[in-house]
Amino acid sequence: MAKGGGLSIDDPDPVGFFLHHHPPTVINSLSEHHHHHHHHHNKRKLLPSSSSMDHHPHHHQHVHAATVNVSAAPPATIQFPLNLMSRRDSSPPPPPPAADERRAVIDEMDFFSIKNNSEAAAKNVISSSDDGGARKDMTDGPTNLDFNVNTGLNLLTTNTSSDQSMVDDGISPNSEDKRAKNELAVLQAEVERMSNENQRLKDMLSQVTTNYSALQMHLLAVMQDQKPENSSDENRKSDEKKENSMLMVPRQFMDLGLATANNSDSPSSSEGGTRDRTGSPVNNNREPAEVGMGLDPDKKESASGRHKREESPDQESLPIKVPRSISPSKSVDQTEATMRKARVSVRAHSEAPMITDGCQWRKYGQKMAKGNPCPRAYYRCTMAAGCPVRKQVQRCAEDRSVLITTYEGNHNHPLPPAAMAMASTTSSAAQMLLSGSMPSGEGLMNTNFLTRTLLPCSSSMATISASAPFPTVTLDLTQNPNTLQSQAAPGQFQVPFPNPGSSLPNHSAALLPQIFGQALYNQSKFSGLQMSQDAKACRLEGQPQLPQPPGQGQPNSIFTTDTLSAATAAIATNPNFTAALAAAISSIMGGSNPSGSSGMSSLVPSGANNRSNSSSNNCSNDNKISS
DNA sequence: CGCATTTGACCTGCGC
DNA sequence: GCGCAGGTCAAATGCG
Repeated sequence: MAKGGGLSIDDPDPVGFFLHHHPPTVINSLSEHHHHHHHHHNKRKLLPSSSSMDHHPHHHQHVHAATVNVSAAPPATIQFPLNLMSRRDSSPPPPPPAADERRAVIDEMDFFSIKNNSEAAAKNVISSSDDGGARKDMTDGPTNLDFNVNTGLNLLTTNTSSDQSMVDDGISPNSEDKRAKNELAVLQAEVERMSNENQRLKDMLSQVTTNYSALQMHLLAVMQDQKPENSSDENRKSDEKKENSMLMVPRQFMDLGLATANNSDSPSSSEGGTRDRTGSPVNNNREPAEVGMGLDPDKKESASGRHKREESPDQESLPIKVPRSISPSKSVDQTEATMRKARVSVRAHSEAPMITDGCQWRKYGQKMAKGNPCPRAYYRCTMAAGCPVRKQVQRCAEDRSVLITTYEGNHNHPLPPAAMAMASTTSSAAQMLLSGSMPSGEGLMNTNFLTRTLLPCSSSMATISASAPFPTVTLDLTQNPNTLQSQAAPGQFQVPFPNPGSSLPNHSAALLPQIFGQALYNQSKFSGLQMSQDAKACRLEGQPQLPQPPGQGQPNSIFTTDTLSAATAAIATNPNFTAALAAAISSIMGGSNPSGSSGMSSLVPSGANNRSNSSSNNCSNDNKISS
């Protein structure tokens, strides 16, 4: 397909979501790799020698992260126990027995184990739907889990005990019975421990699930909110979306992207205008729309369109500026502008010149950025004529192995599954941002809530940056969860990421939406989120990270429509959720209210470094919320 | 030959 | 008002 190609991932589930990590199935990854290779070769573009970015054209981005393949997910049962054991060992007491292998496994993934359990039990349940599945597991799962655990324990214990027993035997011959009893006792104890552990894990899982659900809801809410507002001017086909959103997540995202596009551009629909700048050549749809829309309120947009660019569109005849003034729907414009401004940045270790995100891109510029020896490359989405989406790719000055990809804008065309994640993320971010900026505050509320919810158990990190003219959400996939804790810089807020560093871009992308939401929100709020204690605890305890082999695939689609709905329902039902929501709302309502003005400006005052400093601020905010 | 990238010039916004 | 930096354009170039 695309030359630019990207991923080939067929994931049904665009959104990767939380639990991906472990998936036993690696399908995607494989495909991805493949693609990659393909991609490069075909393209021939291997990146220009000049740019530092292109170190190794062939390599895919492989995310470092994970170390391991996790031993290919061994049988759930067995593994589970091991993991648990390991955990325990690591933190508490006795170093166990098992060989290094076991250890490795354990260390590598805590979450994994969880997953395994769940997976084992319901296999896809969880994976398929974080929420729904989780919930189910919670309910039914426990049994299974316990079961597994026990089994596992037994095995382990057995081993251990056996060793001991051996010794014992030597010492006391006839004590077999006693020994047996002892073993039994030990086992029981172990079982108990395991049970506790299980419980914990379950809780975590539930939390994750809840978070996920919350996010979804939030997203929906935001979307809905937006619609109405935007709709005033534009219509949105999104109605469907709304409806669907509840039902289908994946769709949701897709729509989101589309919707966004619609809002801004509404491709086919009426307006369609591409807002963006240029819009370059868009064709059909867009141009007309542009005329009508006029859009672009903003500076840059105009600017972008600016210069010469009006070009293509014939209609654009209007002087750029003029049109704006003319443009009837300023609100819309603003929205669009904001959307456009919102950026999502993904940091990941990658040797490849560019991460594959499922879209086709065309390079339209390269420039040296001020503090970075590595050039920054500018790409434009070429999957559709007028697609306004752009991205910047640049290597991190400090660590050139880290590739920073910044997305801007929303796709105005349908996306392949592989691209959905990213796209959804981007659009979600934009949406979130908008919502956050909205005076209504609903978005904020939601956001807060979500934030809170999400934070717990997060393993990867997302950072919101107010700096720069554009609000930017940064997803850092380069850090290891373990590391994250310590690394988390002040001012940065971490979002729960199921796949820690290792995650493939795709994965991350999938997650992004959620993160973004928060991030954006925060940003808008200008605050950063701080991890909730819970979150910390979670991390400390078991880090969720699953080491994913580069290819790991996403587990299968995680969300199915059913899942979503189920999740939603679950959330709604969940007392905790409700409580949290209520709290969030109350806090919001009562206290901080979003300043009426666009949240952004107010939010991001100093702009520049939220990261560095915000932590304190953020914390306060968050706390506020949480409290 | 067509297409994508390269690369210098140009434009805009922002800070001083 | 000037300079800087970011971003974009578009002619030139290279590759298949």
